[in-house]
Amino acid sequence: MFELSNGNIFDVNHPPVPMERLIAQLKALANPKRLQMIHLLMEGVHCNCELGDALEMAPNLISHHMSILRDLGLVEMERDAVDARWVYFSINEAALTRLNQDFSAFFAPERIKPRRPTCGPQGAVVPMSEIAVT
Amino acid sequence: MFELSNGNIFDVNHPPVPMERLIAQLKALANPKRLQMIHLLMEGVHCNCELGDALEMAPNLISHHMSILRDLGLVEMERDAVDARWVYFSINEAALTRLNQDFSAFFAPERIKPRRPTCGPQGAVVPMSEIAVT
DNA sequence: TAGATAGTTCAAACATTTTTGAAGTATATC
DNA sequence: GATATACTTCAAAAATGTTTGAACTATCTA
Repeated sequence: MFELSNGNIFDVNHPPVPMERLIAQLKALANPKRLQMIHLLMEGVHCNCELGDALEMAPNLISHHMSILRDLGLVEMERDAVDARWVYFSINEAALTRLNQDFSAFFAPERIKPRRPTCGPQGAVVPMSEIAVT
Repeated sequence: MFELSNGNIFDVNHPPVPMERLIAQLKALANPKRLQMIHLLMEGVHCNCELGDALEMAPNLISHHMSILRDLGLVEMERDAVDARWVYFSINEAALTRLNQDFSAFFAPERIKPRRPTCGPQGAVVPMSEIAVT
């Protein structure tokens, strides 16, 4: 166990964040359309049709991508109180904050440990750039 | 144009980070095996065979995933100076830092703007939880 | 109550990624 | 010089993800 400069506890063999949750989050984000949707929702609440207009996508596709982001908890859905056919999508700030925490806990540069090749001839290592190009 | 509480400049319609770069990074990270590889490299330098042993993967698969992370700039490769058949992989700290910057610039909770449904009957909005379940 | 509206669900088509297995490269050892 | 080692490259198979198009639900309006 180690204590990092940022105060996090770090255990060798165990990542600082549950892998499953991080993977689920990254997979949901690793899509251009969903990233654009998130960008739009950061700007303010949008209904299905607004997102579809902005991104030139059919309403069923919007629904599909929103359900992926909703499963993640990152997006929330509300119905219009006057006309319940309309739904409004928005970002869940708490989920977004946790996403940022998970990401930076795993990818924190402070976690990088000094070189330690435990395999091979253990010889001195020379950067690729110093090797002649054939 | 806006200035956010964190000092970043933010322009409506334009994300705070190039979308292509962010997508490329997220796609490369959204894979359980590559995430585990990154985790191992955070712990220290590893050669191809060490990664293969740890993750129970064939060497050609390690090569393949490493090339994806190398294309991203996130992983660097060196050859052993004594026996050049061995290669060592490590994390590029500068790239990791930029990754963190890109991520938090895009997903910063401060970017969330107040609700503004520009579509639909503009009626009062009621949370899903208050709607009777059928 | 009939028709329109806003959105969701489903299954199949399509596209992209990942894995597999074989062949190839470069270096080192016998 | 022949063989072994450490790794890479390639092409095809398998697995996943995305889009399409049609059918469906719920709500509102005339």
